[in-house]
Amino acid sequence: MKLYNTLTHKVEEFVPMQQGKVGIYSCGPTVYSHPHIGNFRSFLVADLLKRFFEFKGFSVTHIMNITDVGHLVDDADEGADKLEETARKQKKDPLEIAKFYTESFMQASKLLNIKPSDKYPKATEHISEMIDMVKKLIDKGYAYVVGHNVYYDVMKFANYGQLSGNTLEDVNAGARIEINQEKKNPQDFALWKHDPKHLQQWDSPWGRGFPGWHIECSAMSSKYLGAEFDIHTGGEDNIFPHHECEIAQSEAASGKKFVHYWLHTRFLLFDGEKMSKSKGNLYTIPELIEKGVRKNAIRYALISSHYRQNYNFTFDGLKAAEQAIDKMQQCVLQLKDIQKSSKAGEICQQIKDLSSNCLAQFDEALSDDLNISKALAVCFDFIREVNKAEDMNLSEASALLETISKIDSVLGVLESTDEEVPENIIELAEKRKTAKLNKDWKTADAVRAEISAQGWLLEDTPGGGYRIKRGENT
RNA sequence: GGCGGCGUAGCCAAGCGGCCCAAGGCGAUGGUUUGCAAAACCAUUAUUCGUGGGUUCGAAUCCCACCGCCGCCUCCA
Repeated sequence: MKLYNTLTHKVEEFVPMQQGKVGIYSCGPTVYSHPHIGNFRSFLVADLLKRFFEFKGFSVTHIMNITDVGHLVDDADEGADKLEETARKQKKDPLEIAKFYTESFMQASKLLNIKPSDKYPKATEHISEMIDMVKKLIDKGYAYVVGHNVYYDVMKFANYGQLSGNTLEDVNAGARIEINQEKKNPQDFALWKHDPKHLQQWDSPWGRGFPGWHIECSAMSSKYLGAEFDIHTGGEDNIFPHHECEIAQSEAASGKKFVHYWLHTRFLLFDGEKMSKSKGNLYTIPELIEKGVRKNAIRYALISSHYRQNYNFTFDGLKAAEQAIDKMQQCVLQLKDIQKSSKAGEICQQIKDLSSNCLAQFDEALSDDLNISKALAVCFDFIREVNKAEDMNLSEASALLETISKIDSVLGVLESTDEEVPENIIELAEKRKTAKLNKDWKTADAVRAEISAQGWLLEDTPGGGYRIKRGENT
């Protein structure tokens, strides 16, 4: 398994800390608004990674934080917290806001078939762990107190800038922030902030206040995965300053290496443009579904291109994704038909080879830094071969279905095909069958149109049978 | 200004020194099949990889220059 490590700027062989196990920490949502498709690309990459590790037989511990405090709206560590701003606008308690949007996030995650993390720790529930870490950093001389504020002294951490490639001087040169006179260096960042206007406040050794933005991930990751762990994921925007600061905090506090592999997902574009509130292209999952987009097509689209590549999200792309999924789904339907109509028997060598080659190549593709395009190509080559195979018995069909199921345990795009076909649709289908036997084509076509109007698609199968599935005849 | 990425067919996208007259998906066209469809299958759809040089026996792949696009540099996945 090879992964691109942002820390070393190289594709590296993944070596787990413990044989057969992998710990993954993913930067989750900040719950002050509905998460949008951009957020979900990053979460889906984490999901794909995790599912693939499981496919390979790893035991995965996956932690995704919920940030319900601490992100400042404007520069210079001043001003309102985003959560607080929403809370003030909606005249609600910040925790109420957080709860509402956490629920929104969970629902959308479910729609996208994202496997739940082992734990979704919330920042507000880990204040004491953060305070402990800040204390430790002060004790070790990496942090200093000014009044009721605590800052991290970046000059003390030699590797600061290792992840992002930023040097302290460069950060300084490009800085858009106003110099905070309290800090020893402009690049120093807050570990604990004092602001009487803030709605969310906790007691600390430095007075009432709230934690800095970066400390939560350091504190929570070490609590649930240990001070040193395998993989940390996030969006590319997290590289600097968030993850850079996490490294500085965690490594200074523990004296250990923090994260072995850093994975960053590149931003999504929408119709070739950056997504932003002002452009109005920050679609949420429910919004897309309301527009008639199928949820598994959203998932497919978002995972179907490489995570280190900007993916241009378009409605045409979603259409293509739907078609691609239908192609897979159709193959499953045909195999299920064979299961129903044939008897068990020997599995011929050709089918065995087809399955094992497919799984091996699929594994190989994703093992190469999650080369999803290659992996999908393997799937479609496999499907073509399956569709070409003739005279299959039940055992062979089952074996091939098993293979598809293994693949979809990673992709997660196939829908259950077990939806009950309504009685009246079956009656219509039977009516058409009779009409066809009588060569009454007019009636047959009319009935098929009627079935289509009700949202079902009737397909004839060889030998006079039929198959009913969701969809419409065009 | 600093750091980083990208430019491959109508669209999406893999390939990163010879297996490439370049995978796969979507779309399109023709064919097989079908009462007609749908689905499936077959064939065609880039002799060429932003442009110009160079290295090499050999380059989409390495180097240089240029053009264009994008991201990050304390709000952001």
